[in-house]
Amino acid sequence: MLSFTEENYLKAIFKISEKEKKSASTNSLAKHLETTPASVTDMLKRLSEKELIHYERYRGVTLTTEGNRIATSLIRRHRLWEVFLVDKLRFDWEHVHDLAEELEHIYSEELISRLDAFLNYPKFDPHGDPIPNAEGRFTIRNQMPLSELSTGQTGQVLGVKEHSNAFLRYLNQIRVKPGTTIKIEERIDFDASLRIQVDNREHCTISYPVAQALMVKKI
Amino acid sequence: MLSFTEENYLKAIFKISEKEKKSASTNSLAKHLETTPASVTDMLKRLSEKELIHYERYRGVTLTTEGNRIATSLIRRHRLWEVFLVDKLRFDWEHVHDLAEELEHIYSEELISRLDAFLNYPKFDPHGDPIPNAEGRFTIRNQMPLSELSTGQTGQVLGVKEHSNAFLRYLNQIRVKPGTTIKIEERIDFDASLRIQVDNREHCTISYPVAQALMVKKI
DNA sequence: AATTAATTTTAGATTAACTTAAAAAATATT
DNA sequence: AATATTTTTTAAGTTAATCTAAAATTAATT
Repeated sequence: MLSFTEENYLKAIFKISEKEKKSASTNSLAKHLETTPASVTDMLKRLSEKELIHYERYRGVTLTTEGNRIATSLIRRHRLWEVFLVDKLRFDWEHVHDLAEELEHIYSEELISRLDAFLNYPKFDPHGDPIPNAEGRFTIRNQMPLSELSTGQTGQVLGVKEHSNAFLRYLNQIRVKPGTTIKIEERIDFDASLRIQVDNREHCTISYPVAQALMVKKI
Repeated sequence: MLSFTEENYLKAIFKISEKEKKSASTNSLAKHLETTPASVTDMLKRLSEKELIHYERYRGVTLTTEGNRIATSLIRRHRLWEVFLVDKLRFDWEHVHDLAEELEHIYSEELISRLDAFLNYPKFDPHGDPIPNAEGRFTIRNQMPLSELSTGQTGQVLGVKEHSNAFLRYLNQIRVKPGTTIKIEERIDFDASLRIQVDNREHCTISYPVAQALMVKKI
């Protein structure tokens, strides 16, 4: 049985290696986990001892098969709980992360498989991130940043690549969420911002970084 | 913010004082929490420091107003999660205690009030124990052990006073749960066991301790 | 290549929660 | 009341997870 802390390290290693497509460094882990590099080194030794990570001094870490299995299971639990909180308890999507962060540590195959069934085996969480199935497999979808659509094209929002409260609240404001359709009406040369139409109704202008964080499929 | 351990101590003190109607002793706490008396003394000092308990060396402990508030909130959370697990996730009642024991430690007013609403403000958990409301008030019901009914009388099961897996599984077997009606058909003088009829259908014989653990209302 | 800067690790301490063993206090028994 | 028993506390030490500060290693820059 792993401690909360150990589980959080595995998840952090998974996320960092996924994002940067290479082994996670001590410093990046320290930043991600809001702790000191010394503490990270300490913990890496322990996780290495337990054969959950491949660790060589000064060389960064990657997950072993077992470490990867555990990290994936944590992500599965996290995202299922997020679906529960949004779909069943009617939380706003910007408020579910911290709660799911706690709920995910409750380990019980039975609990998670029943929750999964109760939620009707969702494949994606409220932010559009894929929920690994019980075997750890993620559903892949064809998606691209809204910023890559051409003027005149329409996309349907599948998810977001940025999870900060500020960003999610902004999307609530302009009434954009997974499922929403967005048509690119005009591109402003000066700063690459976009004039868009939301769900065939409202019009508004969004900055380029916003368009980069919105993942869509062309329709 | 209290640790899991501290919260478990408060709950244990609450339960022991409730049951034995006096201050909880170091030994009873050690037994209840499956630890040593020395560890208990250690923790009592810390909780006393935080003004959550009234503690005098060699004299046992009681909860302060604040300690009582926290313990009651934990019981509320525990019992609401049990309702969720049984009513929504379709767990058997003998399997929910340990999971609720973990879920209860997730602190969020918002989470609990939404869960409460989602479950339709239940007043009792799957074992028939009252769920304190947000203000900490328990609903009181008129109830008595089945063993106190006279021969010929009928009662409706409201809950159980014994929560062991073995007992709950036995009740499943004889198809008794909250809501079930039981008619006393005969009392066996030799060992005070009872011949009963369940839900106007099956007949069976139960021992006196079983009849003591079944709480009913006369109908 | 040598120096500087950044990153990572070690060393040494701290804290919460726990343990065992021995001492102290309270309670029960003769 | 004195003694024995039980209960509780203290003392001393352990372990996981953290920290700060200093040392070691690697990477970057001149």
